[in-house]
Amino acid sequence: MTDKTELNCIDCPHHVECGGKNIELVKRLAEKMITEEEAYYVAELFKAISDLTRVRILFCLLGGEMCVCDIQELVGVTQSAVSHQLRVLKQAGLVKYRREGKSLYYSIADSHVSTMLAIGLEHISE
Amino acid sequence: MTDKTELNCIDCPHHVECGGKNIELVKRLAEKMITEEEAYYVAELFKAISDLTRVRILFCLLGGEMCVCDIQELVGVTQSAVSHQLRVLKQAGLVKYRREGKSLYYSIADSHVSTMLAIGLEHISE
DNA sequence: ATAACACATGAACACTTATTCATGTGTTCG
DNA sequence: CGAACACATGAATAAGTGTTCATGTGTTAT
Repeated sequence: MTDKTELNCIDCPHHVECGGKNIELVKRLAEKMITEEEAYYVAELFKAISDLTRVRILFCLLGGEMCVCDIQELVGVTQSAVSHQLRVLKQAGLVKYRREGKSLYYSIADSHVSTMLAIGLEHISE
Repeated sequence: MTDKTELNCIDCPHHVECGGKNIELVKRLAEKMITEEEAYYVAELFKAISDLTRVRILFCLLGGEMCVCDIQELVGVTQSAVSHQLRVLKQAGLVKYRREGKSLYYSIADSHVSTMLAIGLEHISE
């Protein structure tokens, strides 16, 4: 029995049909493939940066911490919308905040975020 | 007229109410704020990595180029679903492909993608 | 204590999106 | 040419998402 026939099971006959060049690669990767759970969390992370309003909020905060009403003014949406989106960003670990009096000052959570935004901006301008 | 009163227009009285500490910052940022168009494209880029299936596809391809049926097997979804998602990834400039006979071999488009995935994975494991 | 302010949150709606099913397209082989 | 294969694509449906509106919560000032 060769490796080919091992993988050429009922469920995946195509690997012999198409030459099966990648069988070894597929076997190797199948073992150290990212887990469903990890993939889920990565997807959730990027999902948090996948909305126009949230991207604009994040780029605001790259300039420094600011309160909700400042973000509201810079982004130009309602206070409620900003709050809802800040919640998403907070849950994704992209922003943090501190209270000062009546205001909450939001800021970028860590350097990962800045880096990802920078790479994203770089990627689209090619 | 001070800068404060300039910004303390009918539309944004809150800047005086809450102390207006950030008025200078907001003014500066308002000028070099990311454009709506740029933000939109950045959002679209990350949106392409914001789905569980697409994330798994991308991590597959980190191991090297492979054909659709290999991806199908590793990710464990239908061929149609893989094709649809590959289309999204292609349009976002995250993957490319070459034809070899009947098969199409997909691969990561550039190093930006690998970097973003690496940072993403790093971010969620904290 | 009461009012005003800064912000959060729940519900509802319009809109988007991922999968499935069926079918179409391009390629190779006999 | 025609059949089989590898993959793409259009339509439909179910599930998810962002905004708005109304209201709730926590803080400060009078």
